[in-house]
Amino acid sequence: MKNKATSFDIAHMAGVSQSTVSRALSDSPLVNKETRDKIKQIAKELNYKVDKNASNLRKQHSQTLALLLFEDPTSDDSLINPFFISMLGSITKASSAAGYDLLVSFQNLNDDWHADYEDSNKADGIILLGYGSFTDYEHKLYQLEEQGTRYLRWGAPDQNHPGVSIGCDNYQGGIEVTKHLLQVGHRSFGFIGEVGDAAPEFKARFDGFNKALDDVGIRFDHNNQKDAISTEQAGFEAAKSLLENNIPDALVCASDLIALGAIRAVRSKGLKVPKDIAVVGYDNIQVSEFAATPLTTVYQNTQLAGELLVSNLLKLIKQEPVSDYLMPPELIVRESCGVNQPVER
Amino acid sequence: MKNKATSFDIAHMAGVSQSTVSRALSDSPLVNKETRDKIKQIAKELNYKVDKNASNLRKQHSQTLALLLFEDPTSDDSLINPFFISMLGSITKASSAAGYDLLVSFQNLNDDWHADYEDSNKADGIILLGYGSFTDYEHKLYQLEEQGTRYLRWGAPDQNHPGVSIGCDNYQGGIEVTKHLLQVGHRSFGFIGEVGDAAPEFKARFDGFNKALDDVGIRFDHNNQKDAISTEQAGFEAAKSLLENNIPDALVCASDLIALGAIRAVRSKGLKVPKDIAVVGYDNIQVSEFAATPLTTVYQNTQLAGELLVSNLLKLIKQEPVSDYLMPPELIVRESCGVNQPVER
DNA sequence: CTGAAAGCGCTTACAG
DNA sequence: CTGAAAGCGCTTACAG
Repeated sequence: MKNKATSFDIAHMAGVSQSTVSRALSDSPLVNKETRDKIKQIAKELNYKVDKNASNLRKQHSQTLALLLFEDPTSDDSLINPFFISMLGSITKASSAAGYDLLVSFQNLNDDWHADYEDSNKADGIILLGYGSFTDYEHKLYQLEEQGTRYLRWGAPDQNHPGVSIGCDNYQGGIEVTKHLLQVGHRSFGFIGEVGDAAPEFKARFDGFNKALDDVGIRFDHNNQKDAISTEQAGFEAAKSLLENNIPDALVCASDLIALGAIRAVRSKGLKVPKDIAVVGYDNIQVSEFAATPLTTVYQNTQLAGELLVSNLLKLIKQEPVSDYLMPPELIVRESCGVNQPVER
Repeated sequence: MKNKATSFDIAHMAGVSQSTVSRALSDSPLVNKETRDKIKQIAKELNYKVDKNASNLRKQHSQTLALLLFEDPTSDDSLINPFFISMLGSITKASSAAGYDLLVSFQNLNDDWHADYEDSNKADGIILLGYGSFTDYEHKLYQLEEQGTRYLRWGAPDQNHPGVSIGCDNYQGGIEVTKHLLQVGHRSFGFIGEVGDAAPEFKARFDGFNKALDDVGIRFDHNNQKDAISTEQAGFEAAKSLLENNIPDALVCASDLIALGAIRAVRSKGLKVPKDIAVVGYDNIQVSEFAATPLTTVYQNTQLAGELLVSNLLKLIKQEPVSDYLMPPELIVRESCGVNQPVER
């Protein structure tokens, strides 16, 4: 059935050498315009496509990028953090625009890092995307480093860790939501989300949160911070435990998914959002807009992020210098912070 | 910097021939256990990885699958239908479990089908995923067919179109939501979603909807069906135009995204869901659970779908016979149909 | 502008 | 059980 044409077949039909075919097909100015057109014509008729494996082998690069997505293990596979999905989309777009294919792999943090894309020449570079316990994969970063792998990380740039990072300014984002809550009149706060070294993004948001409170002379009681990984369920449980001891004016959540869970926890106490407690999230995932109570949140420009990630990885591959980059966050005000008019329902 | 070891380097160090190295690394029983272990040991120390390009070229297959995702062009890139995302996740998992890498590409229906993965030997087979105007890409299917490409389509099996399809029984799903609405006591209906040949999934849902009404002797006035592609905005507009002439008991929507827009339209009329009008969707996307009014919808088992898609494509690649498959749908009842107790808020 | 030739790094008959 | 050799289909110096 499938009997794919090779460059030799075309050479034969065009009455030229195989080298000439190869040149013509890559638009080499070396070959005569007429011959070139003729060759292209034949190639088209035969539905000829350059064999990537052969071409990559010869050229020693693959024209493909690999995206490694890792997350805290969750029971439900379909619950991939929607923020990453959005990133996935923009990275796919950006790499295709740059003429690269994209290999996608979901990695469980517990797994061995078996997908040695770059080592096996399947990809020219790797993009690392994921929340989760940083400490769990930190050593893998060193391993990549040691192997000379070209890779880029989405997340908070950090002096203590290897590699280049592109991320959103989580510290600033934390400041901005909190400031807004303050302006609206809230005075006592809870923070939901883990803030250890394992989750630098969340920690930065928390630091920003604290900074904003400090600036107006409010001292945050750290008993009002509860750890939660970025799932609705974790948010629900953490918020629930927090609310047992104390009912603050507002709950600042480290992610939208957490905020959704927190809202559920508030409701389960018979309280209302935002009337009794304001809740804010982070990420501006799609649900945040359509949720029971539309979420005030912080938007990270995923479009731009994808482009930045790809263009910088490409630079890295070309051995050009690349440095960390921090994108500015953008506050999005909706109902859940208690300032907008609640929708009639 | 990067000076990757080859099988020759290892052969040299182990004092054997390169062929033996290759055999040992692929666990060939032909090579002596001790030699094999020694070779593996050295390979590990050198962080050697088989060059995929060379190996694929030689073996004439790539051990990778390609996923082509296409959608109606929408202005916002981040608005990928969440249902597909879920499919993306399960397909990635399934193909990695089968030892295949996954190449992902978003295709705009307007684009040329430039990503000739299989033709260029980058992938052994292709999975086609997308809603959208079927007629727009139908000819491309014939093209794939003609080229002998191994591909599988997610969607409604259809006698008139080429290729094998794996899909969910949309007809049955349409019957089930509608039956449920009938049981709850609704008697007059609107249907939002395009139902032409261009959208066979939606059409099947619509046909099921009609069947369920027929069965209880209700005649559906086709003026109460309004076209909409699968976006919140389209749903909003279609529902709005429908409600101008007529306020039915219930709105059956061809997708959750459409249903979300329909709910917004109902609200904009000053009416309430489900009190004044019930609204149901289709897909069970994540938002449907957390939406202002949790959506009654139809669940398509994406986990299973991903596995089915991958395993059947693999069969196709192995030249084994494959046939269309229809998964059973699953009704999920939440508030929006007006049967559950509204959550206290 | 074109061709003959080498070689990318493997896998796998073929021969022993 | 092991090795020498061919060859997968290209790209690109090298020579003309």
